[in-house]
Amino acid sequence: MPVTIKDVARAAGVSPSTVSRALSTPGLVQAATRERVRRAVAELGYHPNRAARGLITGRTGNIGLIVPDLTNPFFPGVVKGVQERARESDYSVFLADTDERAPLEADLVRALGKQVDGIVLCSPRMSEAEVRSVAGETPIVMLNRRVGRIPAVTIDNGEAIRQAVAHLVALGHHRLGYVAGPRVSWSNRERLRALRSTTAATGVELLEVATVVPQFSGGVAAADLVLAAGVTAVVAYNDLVALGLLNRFAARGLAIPGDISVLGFDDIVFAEMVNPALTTVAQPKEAAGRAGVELLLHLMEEPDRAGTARRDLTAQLLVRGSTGPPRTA
Amino acid sequence: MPVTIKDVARAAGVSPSTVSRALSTPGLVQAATRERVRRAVAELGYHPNRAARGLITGRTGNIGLIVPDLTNPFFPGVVKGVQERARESDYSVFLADTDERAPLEADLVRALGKQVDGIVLCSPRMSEAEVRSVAGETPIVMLNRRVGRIPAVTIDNGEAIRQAVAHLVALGHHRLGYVAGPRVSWSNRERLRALRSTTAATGVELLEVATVVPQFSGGVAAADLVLAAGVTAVVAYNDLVALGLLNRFAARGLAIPGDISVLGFDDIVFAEMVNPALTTVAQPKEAAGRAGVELLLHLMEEPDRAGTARRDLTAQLLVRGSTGPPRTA
DNA sequence: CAACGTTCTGCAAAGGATTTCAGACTCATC
DNA sequence: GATGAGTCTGAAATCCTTTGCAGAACGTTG
Repeated sequence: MPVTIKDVARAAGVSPSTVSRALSTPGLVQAATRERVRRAVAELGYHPNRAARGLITGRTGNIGLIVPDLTNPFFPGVVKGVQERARESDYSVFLADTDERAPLEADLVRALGKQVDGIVLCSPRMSEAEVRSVAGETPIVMLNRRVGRIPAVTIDNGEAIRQAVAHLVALGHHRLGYVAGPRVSWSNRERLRALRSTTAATGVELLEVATVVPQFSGGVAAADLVLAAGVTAVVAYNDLVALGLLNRFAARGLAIPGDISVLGFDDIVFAEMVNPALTTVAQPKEAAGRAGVELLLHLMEEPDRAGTARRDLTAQLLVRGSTGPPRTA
Repeated sequence: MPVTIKDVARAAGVSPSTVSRALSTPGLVQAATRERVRRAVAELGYHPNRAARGLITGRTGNIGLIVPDLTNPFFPGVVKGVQERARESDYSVFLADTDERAPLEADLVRALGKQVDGIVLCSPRMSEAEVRSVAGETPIVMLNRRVGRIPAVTIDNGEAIRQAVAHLVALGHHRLGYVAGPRVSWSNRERLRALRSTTAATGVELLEVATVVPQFSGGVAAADLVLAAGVTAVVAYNDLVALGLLNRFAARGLAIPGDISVLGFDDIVFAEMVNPALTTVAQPKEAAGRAGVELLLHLMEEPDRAGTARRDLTAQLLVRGSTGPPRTA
């Protein structure tokens, strides 16, 4: 029932080999023949059987994408970027969600590895040793993390953080709080580092108030600690945490930004849906996804030479309503 | 380099045929032999080559999932449900996002159709004719829509809406507004129908205030119309719209729920992150995803008999802070 | 006109698993 | 002890495409 290469060959009056070549190595077949084949293909609606092709070429035409939690609004943007870029190169995307269960990650990578030509591993929670191990088995590109010489796309928050601190200082803040994300998070470490150096350089005080799960509930939990710390502005690990802070602050009757300014990371869609809208460091999510696929494509083509491939994207501060001058200023 | 069925056969001292049977039809091979094969498989770390298997069985072991927009927080929940259930039956999931471009849907289904055994089509925007057409080519299960006898998972909002209206009436509301979603949306029509019949039965007034895009901006745009309509409570097509309403209401200085009560649909994660938290009709998103895969599995096994397969899940009203007695009550 | 070089096409093998069919073997029964 | 049924196993064909190799056709040149 399905139309095979033989059907096309018969219709075009050539051999299957020629059809195959006309499609994948057009240069090797005469223009006239090529055209006949093209017509037959179009007429019969032929599409090469992926399994058969994969069997002989050893490639699947698929890439895998692993994210920690799709309901975290940071990730859908990345997924979209990955999809788009993959489609442009005729790859399909297998998506897997680890549900934040770090121990599952490595297994998932290994399982997926057999069905794809390469994997984009997004914000992996597994240990460095595990990362190295799986990267040795399958072409892997990481997003939001660096381990050794494994190709990776990261987002450089340094400049954005300098802008953010400058913004807060300009508003008149002198004591900043930071509500940290998971200690194992590469992004968290980077952000903290940039904050430390920038505040030190600017001469403002930085209090590391708490370390929480990178979710709404984490922000809620940290809010009272932030208030007790007596800071006039607080930077949260990500927007979810920032929203949790805002929520609890509102519940305690504080005015934002009058009583306290709040600044997040990621620019998730909801950052501008709250009131006041959240000032945040926007991450180029789709661009990161696209870049990840690009690195992966290189890596799959030249597995040897691509070990050093890196891409560092720049984040951008978006000033909205949740930051303002402190009341005392 | 990769370990094939022959390697296992050699290690176990049997023929490839026996290995194949030991794995896929264990009943057909003697217990002792089966055990030897099992051991060899484990020892060599053998995994059947999917392409080779697919070539002969004609099946891929993959299913496709198409959603209109992954950044709409309704869908990630569905995706998770689909993934989970698929994994349980050893299927992998191809995800595609149409970016709300309706004309793209049919093409995407057809392209994906060749690489999967079946497709879960989530809230499709395409025409009925197109739906029927693609469903004739590939096993398809729809989510959130019904077309003819095509297997579908829907969510019955009727009972939840009765509860919602009863809730608002009990609070003392007599004039309700509805901010509608896209007219072509099956869910919108269902919700509107249920609202009409329920309000009629309860004797309260229903005003269909506006029809908007099912997004935050739609809610923002509709807010002033709602106020002008002079209702004391408003039901929104979905949570995004409801959040848009809340946002604009807050900007205009209204107290929620004192000045106006707001009720949404979906129970997206952010419904409980706003202040006050949004009263909403919770959709069993993951369950819907799971059910979709189950229907699809049936459909793929018995393409003939499954034409009537349907699943209707029940939604549930979650009362939170955005609904309360009207100020005049 | 013959020899040679190019360019294009076809044959056949290969890739790994499943499955039909037939053969081997065991066991029980007559 | 031979025949029959019943249970397991193996050989070989098959799925569809790609690709190395060899041959055919054509044009060019001596």
